[in-house]
Amino acid sequence: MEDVLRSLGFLCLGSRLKRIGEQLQADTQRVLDRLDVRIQSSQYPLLAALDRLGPQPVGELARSLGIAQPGVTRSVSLLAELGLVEVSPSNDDQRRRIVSLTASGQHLIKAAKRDVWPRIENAVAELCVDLSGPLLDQLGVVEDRLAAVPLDRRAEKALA
Amino acid sequence: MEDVLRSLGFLCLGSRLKRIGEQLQADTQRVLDRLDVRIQSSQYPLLAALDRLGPQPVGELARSLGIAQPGVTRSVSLLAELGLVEVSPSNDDQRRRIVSLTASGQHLIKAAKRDVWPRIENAVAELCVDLSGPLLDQLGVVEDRLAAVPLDRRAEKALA
DNA sequence: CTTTGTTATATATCAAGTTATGGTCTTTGG
DNA sequence: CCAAAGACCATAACTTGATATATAACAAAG
Repeated sequence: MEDVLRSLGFLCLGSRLKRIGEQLQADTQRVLDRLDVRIQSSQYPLLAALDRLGPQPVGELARSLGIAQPGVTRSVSLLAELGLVEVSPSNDDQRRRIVSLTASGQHLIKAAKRDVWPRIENAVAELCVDLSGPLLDQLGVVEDRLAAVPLDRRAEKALA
Repeated sequence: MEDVLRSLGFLCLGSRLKRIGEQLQADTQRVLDRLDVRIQSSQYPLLAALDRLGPQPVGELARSLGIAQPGVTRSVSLLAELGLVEVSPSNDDQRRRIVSLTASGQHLIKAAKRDVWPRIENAVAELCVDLSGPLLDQLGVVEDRLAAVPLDRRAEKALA
């Protein structure tokens, strides 16, 4: 079975990066599911941004995360419904809406930092250990390693 | 402006790979647009697979491309509407639907191979030249380079 | 003060991936 | 030889990114 994206090399690097990223996110989701946390893995960067930077307006979050503003608006609505973030108008500029973590959101972050993130970080670090050489080669090795042992299994093993 | 994904390192590698991949695809799309080709950059891998491997059933294509089967079904429908691929039943197995390039599809691939792909490949190769060291570092450099000169501008320059 | 332009956010729509499920066709085991 | 299991594909619903556009608030100029 030829892996066409791999064969095409630089030409399809974008598709290939996306494919690996999606694989990693799906595996990460599986780790989170098993640990009884109810949100999607893709929401964590936003929560982490609020945790690192403190309350932020929507546009600022978009720039910090490197995604477009409507994506932030949507995620914020979702997380607000779950009670993890809250939105308040800015005092000095009524156009801005300042997003911040609720107590529940802070609690979730704290639990994630303690129980989940280290596990994921270790698993990904293990996935990337001893990589060297050109980018395409490293990506190939990462793909091979993921195919051999998916990230969620690596996270489990690290637990033991 | 702190780049949160970058700061989080291994923890958000999946999101980060996806983000870079999407950036590359969007820039690639801009190169294609300028050259008056009407399909999305993300459809090229499927066409390239058919070109490399010859007519293939849907499931085989999915495996070759490393995506799920429904994604292939949708892309094939789209490309069939554009007249670039066609679908015919398999002789020996009525469940299979064999996808192949039409004359128009072959023509498009030929033109792309001649006019567009080398340009994109060169631009991406230039983007990745002289990279070394750990994966995260290389990704950081790629992001910096993309921010400084987007891929479509690199493709233009290569033309001149 | 009003008008005009800009900035911040929300909404709508599209794109392309995913999982889950169902309908045929094929294969296989009793 | 037929019924159950499996394989292949299509469809539906969801996710999460994108762009385009509308609305509302601010800023500056006449």
